[in-house]
Amino acid sequence: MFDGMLDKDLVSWNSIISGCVSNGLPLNGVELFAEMCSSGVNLDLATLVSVLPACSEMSFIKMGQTIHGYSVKVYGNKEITLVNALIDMYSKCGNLGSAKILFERMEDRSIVSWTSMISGYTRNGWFEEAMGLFEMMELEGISPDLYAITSVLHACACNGSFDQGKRMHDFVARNGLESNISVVNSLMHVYAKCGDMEAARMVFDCANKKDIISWNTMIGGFSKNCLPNEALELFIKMQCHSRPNRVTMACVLPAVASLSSLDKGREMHAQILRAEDLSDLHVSNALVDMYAKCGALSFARKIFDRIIDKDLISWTVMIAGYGMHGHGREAINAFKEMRCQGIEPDGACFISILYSCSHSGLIDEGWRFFNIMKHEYKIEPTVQHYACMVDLLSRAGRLTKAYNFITSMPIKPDSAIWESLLRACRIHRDVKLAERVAEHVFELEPENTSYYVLLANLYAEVEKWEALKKIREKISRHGKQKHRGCSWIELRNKVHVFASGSKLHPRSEKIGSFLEDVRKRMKEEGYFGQNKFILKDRNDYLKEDVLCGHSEMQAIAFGILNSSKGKPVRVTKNLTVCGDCHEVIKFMSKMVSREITLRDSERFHQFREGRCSCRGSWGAELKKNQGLYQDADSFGISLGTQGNMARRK
DNA sequence: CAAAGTTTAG
Repeated sequence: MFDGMLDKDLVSWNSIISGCVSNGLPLNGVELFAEMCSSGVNLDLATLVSVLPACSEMSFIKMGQTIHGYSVKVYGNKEITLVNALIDMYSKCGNLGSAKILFERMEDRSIVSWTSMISGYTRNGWFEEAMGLFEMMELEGISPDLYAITSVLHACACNGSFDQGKRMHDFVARNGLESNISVVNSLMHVYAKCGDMEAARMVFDCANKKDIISWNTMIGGFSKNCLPNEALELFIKMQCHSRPNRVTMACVLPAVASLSSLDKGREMHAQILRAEDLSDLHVSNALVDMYAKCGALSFARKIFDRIIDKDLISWTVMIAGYGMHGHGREAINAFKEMRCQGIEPDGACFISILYSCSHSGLIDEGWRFFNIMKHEYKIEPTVQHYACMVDLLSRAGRLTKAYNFITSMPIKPDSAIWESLLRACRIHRDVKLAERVAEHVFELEPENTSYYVLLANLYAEVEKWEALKKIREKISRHGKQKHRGCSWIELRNKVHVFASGSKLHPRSEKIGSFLEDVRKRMKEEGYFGQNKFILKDRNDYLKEDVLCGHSEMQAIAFGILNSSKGKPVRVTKNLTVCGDCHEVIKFMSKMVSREITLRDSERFHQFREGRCSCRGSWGAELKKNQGLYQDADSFGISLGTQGNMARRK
């Protein structure tokens, strides 16, 4: 209609420009604005205010500045709406300084000015300032509206400010604003970000109206807070009310990944393929990560290859995927290729490459990347980077070096760092250092018995019975275990969960007799009582027999007993597999001629013909198996994780 | 014909 008009006046132009800009066509809006300028029609306030949001959306900061200059000349910074639009433009283009100057020099500010500035601060990472500004606004006697409330709630969420969020919640309740979906969604987001999913759920359940954002916020919250089953449950429930969109898929896929549920993952993937509008870069990246963590590295690579505009996240998940499967060389190649494509790594990307090096025993390469990161990219290492380096040294048996490295760190080491050294001390039977290390972890986490158990096992292995007795007394005194061991296996679309030490599963009798059989055969082949392996007959000092007490043993036995001969068995565990179980699983893979894949909280272990793809993170086979699994890709589908990914509540 | 807010991947 606009094109067909013979007489276009100011309002015609303003209408079409504003129409474009507010309907996702910012470039058309800008082009029409340029046309309008050269057509000789005079501009007015509405023209400028309409076109400015298009500048911010397109990041046309030069154009925004030009408009700013023109508006000073014509309106002298006296028009509040215009200055508001300029503030918003500057903050969205990343120039918070200019936005701040404009805001501070305003004589009269409307609620929109305050809100624009509050979200400007939040957008640029100044969360405390955003919340402070909200308070100042209230002090000036301006009562917040829905926009101001959602903006400050967003700042609370980003900052993880629970108390502030709760105060806002009270305010919302007092003023009867709980019927507004945006406010409710923002509140849920605050609680989810602060880790209080119960509070988020309360808000969600009480809301009389829910939109797609409400569902996505809850599903994403469950995913991020290690409640993957709740996330999946809600995802199913949601589909009775509204259709998932791309954001939904990006929210739910990490839940699938943390459960290592390949069946569910493929279901989701199929759902994405069926609906044409369910995929974007976020979703593709989440798919690559999901497949890697479900053990299907070749699928992950296929999806990865099909991504046209790979970004830093795409590369990072692919590198981490290679790392958790022990393909360090491939990880390094991917890193190199990424740099060739002109993509700059960030701190998180370096974590995945360092992690890959440490899990593949690539010591020199690991150090090289660590130095490149510090000196070439000027990235200050965080506790996670240091943890990778300690892990690298520990696995290589350079225990003293690792100890000195930790004590010379410029930041305070956390318990995970000490733990990896403590594990290494056990493998290399270094009691003296282990005791020094243990003191640090006991101090940091006195309640966590798993460290005491670790030390106890070491004492048992070197036959220090007196020390063992003492540490066992300590264990019973400190009582509760922080993370109870549990493993799960997916068979015919059903998940079977096994907890350590329990014999509750209906098939537990059969599992027990199978494991008894394994034990007998191992005995016959001389696995006990020799120093050849870590495993010893230790009924005399361990409450639970390794063979049937540890959950992964039960899950693997269950898998072998309930699937056809020769089929691979895939199990996921929430903690790290112990050295003894690791030996037993190797034996089992040979005994029943099966490929066994175990994803623990650290990585994938692929057992085949009596060997494991981890190339001996477990010391005993450190040299023996070096380089054996260069081509582990040929395994096809296996099971993966980084850090606490596999933890399950 | 005009300004501000809520959900997503490592």
